[in-house]
Amino acid sequence: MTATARSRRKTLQVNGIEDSPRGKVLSAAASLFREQGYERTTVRDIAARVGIQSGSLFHHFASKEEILKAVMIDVIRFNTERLQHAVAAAPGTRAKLRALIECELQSIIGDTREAMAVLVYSWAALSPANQKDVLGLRSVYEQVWLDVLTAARKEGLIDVEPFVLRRLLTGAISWSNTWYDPQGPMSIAQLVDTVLGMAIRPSKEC
Amino acid sequence: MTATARSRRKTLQVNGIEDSPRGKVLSAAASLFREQGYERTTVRDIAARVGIQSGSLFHHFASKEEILKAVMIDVIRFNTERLQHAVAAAPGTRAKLRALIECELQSIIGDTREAMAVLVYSWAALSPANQKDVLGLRSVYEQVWLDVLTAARKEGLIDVEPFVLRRLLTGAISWSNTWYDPQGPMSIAQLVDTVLGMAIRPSKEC
Amino acid sequence: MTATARSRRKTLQVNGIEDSPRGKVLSAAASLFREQGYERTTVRDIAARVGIQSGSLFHHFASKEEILKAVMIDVIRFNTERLQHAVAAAPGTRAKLRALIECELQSIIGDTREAMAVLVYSWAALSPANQKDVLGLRSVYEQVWLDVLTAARKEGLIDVEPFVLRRLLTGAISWSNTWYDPQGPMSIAQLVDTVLGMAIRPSKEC
Amino acid sequence: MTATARSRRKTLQVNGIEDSPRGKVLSAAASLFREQGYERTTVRDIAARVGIQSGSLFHHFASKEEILKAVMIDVIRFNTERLQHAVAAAPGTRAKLRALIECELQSIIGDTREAMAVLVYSWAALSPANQKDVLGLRSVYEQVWLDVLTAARKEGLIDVEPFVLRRLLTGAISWSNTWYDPQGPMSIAQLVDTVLGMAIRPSKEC
DNA sequence: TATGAATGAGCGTTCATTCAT
DNA sequence: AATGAATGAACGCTCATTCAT
Repeated sequence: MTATARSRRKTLQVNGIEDSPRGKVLSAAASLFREQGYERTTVRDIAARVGIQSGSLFHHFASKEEILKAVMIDVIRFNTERLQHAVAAAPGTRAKLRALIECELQSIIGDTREAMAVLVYSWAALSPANQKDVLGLRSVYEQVWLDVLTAARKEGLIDVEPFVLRRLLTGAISWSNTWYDPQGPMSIAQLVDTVLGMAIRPSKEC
Repeated sequence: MTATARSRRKTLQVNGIEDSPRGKVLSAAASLFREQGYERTTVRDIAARVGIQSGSLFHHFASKEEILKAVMIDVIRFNTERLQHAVAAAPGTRAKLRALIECELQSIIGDTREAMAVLVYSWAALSPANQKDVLGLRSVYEQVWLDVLTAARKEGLIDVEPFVLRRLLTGAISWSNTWYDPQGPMSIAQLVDTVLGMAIRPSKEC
Repeated sequence: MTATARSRRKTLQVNGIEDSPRGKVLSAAASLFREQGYERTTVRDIAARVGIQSGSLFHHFASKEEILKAVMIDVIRFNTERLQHAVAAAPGTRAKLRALIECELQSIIGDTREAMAVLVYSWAALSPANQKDVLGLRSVYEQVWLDVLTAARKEGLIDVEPFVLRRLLTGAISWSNTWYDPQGPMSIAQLVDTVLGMAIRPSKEC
Repeated sequence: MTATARSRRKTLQVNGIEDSPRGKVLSAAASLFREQGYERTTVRDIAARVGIQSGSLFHHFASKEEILKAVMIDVIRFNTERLQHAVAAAPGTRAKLRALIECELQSIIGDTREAMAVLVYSWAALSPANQKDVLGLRSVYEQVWLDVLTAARKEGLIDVEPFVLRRLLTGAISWSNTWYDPQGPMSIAQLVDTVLGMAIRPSKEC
């Protein structure tokens, strides 16, 4: 399998187009959790959307919460890999920073939009033990950001402490999932530039 | 009643110190909804924290959802009033913009922290009709922001379209409620300045 | 309240004639557990027999297993008290031994018949922690037996080790609940004498 | 096949050492039913212990209840045969009575311990029709007891009505499965003698 | 107002059984 | 024979809401 094929498979998987039973369930669950919230979504809702009986879900997942966890883990894994590839391919710190913002916006308002919304808004539904597991994966993703931001600061590209800047950007970017309309007048590229403009040190732009 | 007294009452109310039954319920509910989420909080939880029986709640509120709605409306009303006063008192557009950021950060990580978290994270639990009602109040609050940002753009203080900038700032600020630690090394004033630095046009700082 | 009245109340309670909600549930549960076994009895079965909805059961008992435990504890408490009174009232060791057998047969095939069957046949349905609790009460009951049997042996009335004799009698007596018919030709008094004859040292009868 | 070989096969079968699929299932089921009870044992439990999938069980038995019935029938058949042989081999009524007790204790606390416990404690799980079938076989076993007891009474060896004595002994013996410890201080032979002592007419012992 | 027993619809989950492969 | 995904009815339990007191 080529890297491209592997990547495509994963893209499809988080979008639920993959037709394995597991993939179908995850895709249906991500949509429903996004639309209604985790608690307001019943396992019967998920099963109905997949076209099976509710009891059959439990051949694939031990519990409703395991479905939630799997949605989260899949989307983190997929986006971490995409982020790493994009950063590796970008020449120079400024380009890497732009790649981070673009990748994250892509994940929030593009192909993994539903699962990312679940990650943010249904976080409290996970048990502490599962939160810890997911956080472990999430920290790999965050480290990619932190490494680039730290380099950017050394180079004088940004003048805000990396940890704080990362948090502010996380909020700004993740919130876009509540208002950004792909059909609207603003392109993703424009949004990326706007966010990049907020992050980068003013003097560097003069 | 003086403006100060009225303001104090409201402050206390959203913080739950007010000892009217209604105030106690709202305060308990805001804390619990914040801690556990709306669906995972039972009316018995709320009643227990107030010190009454669950059936008694329904003498004050018609339904659990009405409690949620009241928490949201109260916190929006209170913060809108505070925002309006702060903006009115600030001399000049730049000071007004700083006042907006400071007020909103204050509401997110300060006195109305719990209710604001409910507003963001339990939004989907409201019925569409109730969402519309709350949104009506919210738009008053947003108009204060938009008016200042529009003036700021005319003055060349910012160079991002006000609507877009507002959304990005909304995300950046509201997310702080997940990470900002009042006991930590960063003061609120520092955070205000950092956010202001992200908003204001680079060239204006040179 | 006189001792008689107190005793009557308890008799009624284990028989479920008492009309407190708790008493009704316990009585219905004991009958159903006896008839169908604990696992084959649903909470809906119990509720239907009491004339309430299944959800209402959980105002009185935290779980189905708590109902089972309460049935067991109530019947042990009641029978322990009856046993203690009967032994105290009996003059001499031989009479005490007869009283023990009579009391236990009474509990097995008489007024507490259903609950005693539950105690024996649904024992494995209790969690280990609950088994321990019930066993603690049961040991008080058993000690009454052991004290009398030990005295009987000292006096040469029996010649089997008390612990072993107790176990054999427990089996012989408790099994009667599967075959003894109060409407049949054999009176309880005759059965008591028969069992007593099995327990007492042959030479003492010559 | 010699009588010895046939006997060995059956012994092994009820102990589950036989390696036909049917024998393995029966052995696993007897252990599990004994440990957890019939209802708390799932067909997946049984299949897992045998090392097959749960669906495969249904190639050997039409239903879970058929497995239970087969465990009971096998153990009754085996013990009836053993009882008959032992009685036939014993010289005189007193020896025959001792053989009955010894055989039954052996079945309860020895080689067929698990299946015998199932017979007693999971009886209520059988449908009435199946209970009738099993009872038909059981009556053959009981007749062996009754014949000897009737002869013993004619000879003045016992003075309790055979039917009643049989029930009392059934209980005393079957209960031993809850307390008798083969590693403990009491040998099976001693227990046999103790039970025999309870059964036999006092005067006959003087 | 406050209580608390009761409701009843609905939840996540279990599990014996079926059947196409 | 064996597999294992799927079924579907039923389970124990939850909880917002009602209402007689």
